[in-house]
Amino acid sequence: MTASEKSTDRPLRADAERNKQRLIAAAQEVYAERGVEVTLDDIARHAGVGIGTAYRRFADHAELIDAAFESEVRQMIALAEAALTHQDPWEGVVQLLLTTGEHVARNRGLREVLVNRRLGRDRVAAAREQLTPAVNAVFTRAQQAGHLRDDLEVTDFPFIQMMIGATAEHSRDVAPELWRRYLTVLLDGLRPARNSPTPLAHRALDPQEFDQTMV
Amino acid sequence: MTASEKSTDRPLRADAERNKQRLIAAAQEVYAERGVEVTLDDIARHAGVGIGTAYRRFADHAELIDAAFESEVRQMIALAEAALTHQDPWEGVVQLLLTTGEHVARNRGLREVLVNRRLGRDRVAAAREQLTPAVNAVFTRAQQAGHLRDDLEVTDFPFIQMMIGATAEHSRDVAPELWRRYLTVLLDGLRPARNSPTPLAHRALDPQEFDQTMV
DNA sequence: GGATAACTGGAGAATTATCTCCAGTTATGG
DNA sequence: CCATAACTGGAGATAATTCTCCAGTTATCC
Repeated sequence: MTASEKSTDRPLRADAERNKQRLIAAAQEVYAERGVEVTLDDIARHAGVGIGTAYRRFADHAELIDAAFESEVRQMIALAEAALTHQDPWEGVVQLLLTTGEHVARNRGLREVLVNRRLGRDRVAAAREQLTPAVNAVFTRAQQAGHLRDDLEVTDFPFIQMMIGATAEHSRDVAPELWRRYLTVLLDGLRPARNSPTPLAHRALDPQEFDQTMV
Repeated sequence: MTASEKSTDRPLRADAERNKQRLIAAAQEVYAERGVEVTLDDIARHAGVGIGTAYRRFADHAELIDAAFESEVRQMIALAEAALTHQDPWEGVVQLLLTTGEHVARNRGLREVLVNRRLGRDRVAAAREQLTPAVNAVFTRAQQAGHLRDDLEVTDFPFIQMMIGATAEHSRDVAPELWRRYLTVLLDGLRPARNSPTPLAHRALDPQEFDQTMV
C-alpha cells in the first residue's frame, strides 16, 4: 500500500513527511535540469534518502512526477489567467507566450509533462485539463478583438506553444533565451496583417554557437 | 573487426551482402515508423536475420543508423538544391519547407537524425554538414530578393525547420498533414510584411482529435 | 564435388533501470 | 523513558537491452 495514504489516512510521522518533501524538492530540481527520464536512484541520492524510502512514499516514477509537477502546472494556469487580465488582448497573448516560454526554457521536465499525456497521474492530468481552457481564453479574446488572425481555432494554440518549446529545448545549453527570437517571428505570423517585421527579441547564434547546439 | 571492412577489404560473400542490404532496408522501415530508439533485435527480426548477423555487419546501433540514413539525408540535400533552382526565390523557400516537412512527417527517425548530432557516424555527419549550406542558400537568396525578413541570419533557418518538425512529430498519428497549417503561419511570420493571412493549408483538429494528440 | 574460409543465429554475459523486502533504527504517546 | 508502530536504506530480485561468442552451416574456388 506504498503510497495510497492520500488524504484519508493518518498523517505521516514527522521524519517521513520531511523525507517526502525533500524527495519532491529534489525531484523538481533534477527534473528541471535533466528531464523526467532520470532514475529514481538519482533523485533519492540528490534528496539524501535511500531508494527504499523513495519507493515507500511514491509507488513508482509516475507518482513522483505527479507530486513534483502538480504545482508547476498550476503555476502555468495562473500565468494564463494573469494574461487574460491584461488590458490589451494582443499583449495578453504576447505575455502568455513569453511567460510560458520562460518556464519551459528553464524547466525541461515541465515541457515534457505539458506535452506528454503519459507523464504524471491524476493530479497533473487534472491540472493539464484546466490549463487548456485558460490558454484558449487568452487567444480567443485577442481573436475576437481582431488582433489575432481569425482562421486559427482553439486546438491550434497548444501547437503554437509547442513550437516555442521546441526551440527552447534545442538551444537551452548554448543560449537559453534564444527562443525569444523565434517567438517574435511566430507572433508576426499570428497577426492578421502587419507592415514591417517586429524587432527580434534576441540576437542570432553565431555559426560556432550553432555548432554547439544539437548535441 | 566487425564492421570495419569499409571499402578497402574484399567484397562480402553474396549471402552476407544480401543480409546486409536486408538489414539496412529493414532499419529504414522500422526507424521511419518508430524512431531510432528501437532495439537491434527488432530490426534483425524484421529483416529475417539473426541478431548475431546484425552485430557482425554493424559494430553497434550507431553504425546501422549511419548506413540507414546516409541516403535519406542526401535526399534532403537534393531537395534543398532543387528548391534553389525555383524561379521565384520566395517560392523556393516555401517549396523547401514543404518538402522537408513531408519527409520528416513521414520519417520519425529522419527527424531525430537531423536534429541530434549524436546519432549516426561519419557518413551521416558528413551529409548533415553539406545540408546546412544548401539550406542556407535557399533562404539567403530569398532574403537578398527582399522576400524574407532581413533580420534573420543563417543560423536561424534550422530552427525554423525544427519548429515545423515539432508540430509534425506531435500530430503524426492523428493528422499527419497538420504541420502544413503551422507552416503557413510560420511563413507569414517570415515575410517582411503582408496585408492579410495566407489561407491555411490544412483544417484544424477538432477537440476530440486534439485529445488524441500527445499520447 | 570437396576443402575451407566466410557466414549464421541464438544462447548467454554484461549492463542498466525498476522495484521489493526486511533487519535494523527512530519517533511518539502513554 | 519504554514499548512499539512507523520508518529507513540498501542488498538483491526482475526485466529489458546491448553486445559477444562459437558450434554448426553454406557459398565459393579449384
